[in-house]
Amino acid sequence: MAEDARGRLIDAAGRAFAERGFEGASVRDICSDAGVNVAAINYHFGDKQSLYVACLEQAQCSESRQTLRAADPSLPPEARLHGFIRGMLAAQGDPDRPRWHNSLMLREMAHPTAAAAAVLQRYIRPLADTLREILEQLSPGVSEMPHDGWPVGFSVVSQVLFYAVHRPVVRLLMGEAEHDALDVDFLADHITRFSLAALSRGPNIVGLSAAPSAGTRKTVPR
Amino acid sequence: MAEDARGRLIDAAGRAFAERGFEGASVRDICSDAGVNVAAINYHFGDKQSLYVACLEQAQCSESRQTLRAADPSLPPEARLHGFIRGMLAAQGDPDRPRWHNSLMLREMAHPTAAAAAVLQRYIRPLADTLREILEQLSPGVSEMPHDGWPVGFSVVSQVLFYAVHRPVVRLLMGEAEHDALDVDFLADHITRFSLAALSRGPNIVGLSAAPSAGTRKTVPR
DNA sequence: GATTGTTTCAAACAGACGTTTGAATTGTCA
DNA sequence: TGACAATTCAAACGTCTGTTTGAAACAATC
Repeated sequence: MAEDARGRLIDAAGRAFAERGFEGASVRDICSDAGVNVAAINYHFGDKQSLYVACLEQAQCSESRQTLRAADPSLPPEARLHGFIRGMLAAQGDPDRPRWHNSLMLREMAHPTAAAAAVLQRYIRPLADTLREILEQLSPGVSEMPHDGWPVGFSVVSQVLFYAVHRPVVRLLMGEAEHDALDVDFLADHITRFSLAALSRGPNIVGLSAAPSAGTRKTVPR
Repeated sequence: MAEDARGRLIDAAGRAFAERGFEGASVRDICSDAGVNVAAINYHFGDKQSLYVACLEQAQCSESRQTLRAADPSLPPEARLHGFIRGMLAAQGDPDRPRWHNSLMLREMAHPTAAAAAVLQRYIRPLADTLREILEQLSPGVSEMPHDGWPVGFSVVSQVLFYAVHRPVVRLLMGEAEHDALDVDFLADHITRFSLAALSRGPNIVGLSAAPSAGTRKTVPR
């Protein structure tokens, strides 16, 4: 809490926007949370909309770098895919990074604001390019498939995004206890195996995961 | 437009809530769209919140039935899976059904309202049960996998939900023209093949889809 | 036609909203 | 210490919010 007013405002606003949306979060609540006067928004950012954009930019900075770093180009493609998937999953629950960074980005991805389409481009495009590169490395020819192979990439990332967007549904269906047992490592392994099997680069899902899974990573080198 | 005021209000409100969220949609805009007086909300529903619940219930009625019908139990499991996936995809763009039904449900799934958790349960649960039944039929033993096989089911539905939730991102990445070429039949085939291959119930994705795909459905009987 | 009950209407309500103001406070450098 | 800029503050701005009111319009029954 030793930050300056500007930093505290971005943090409080980011949490509020991620949780209740742009319209649902009031400037009075945000300022009260940040421990500053309502006029501080006008002084530091101009208006509420600009504060929102500032939050979006902050969220963008910390996000994609982490995922891209996890997909180390020097590794074999199977391990790169696993790193990519694990990186995206880990970003969701990274304690080093405010949780609202991801939620806010997801909100923006589902219902883009006019002012933030550019931010989205810079945020998404590098991730998409990296994944496509990994997939092409993994299964040469995937880029020549219908629609330039986009659907294959979407089939991979969709599995990751699902746990970020539809977490409430997962909790509802599995039950509180069982849901909490789903950790990043398990999900990363599952999604990687599912995707590799679909690309015929590993044994099928059922046969593999029926074996004891904890700690053993035979098909997914790290 | 021959509906009564109550029906027109639900329709206008549903569109507004789906597009701009609960807080973002004002009762004045809704009433103006519906061509009724502002007091009509209070008269027919009590308040804005109750109008929202009425929209949610209306959206629920038309949705899951359609998908469940498409997964005809008398068919072989591969065809049932294809029907299930196609049914969910078709519901997204069904012209017989207001588009907001799906959007509103997705909003609720990502950020559930306290008042509507029950509606969500009734809406999701039958779909989940049916998919798990199909998967078990397809690959006996999937229910005994870690976490009762939920992650496998999630890997399938996530691919479908992706195109509903992240349509703006798809458009952004693929470009307007290429995006518009993605029709329901193609996506249903792709997602079914990807999932069947992951379960080792079909050829792998790349090998199959490199062949001419339009109209030929060898691995996915209907 | 009078008498019901139902539905619509213009107008107003109190409160919350985002934003602005001008004075008060703090920090910085001469 | 004095002067100047940067920052914070309580208070108020006008507008929009969801909701309510009581009268008017309508429909149906006798």
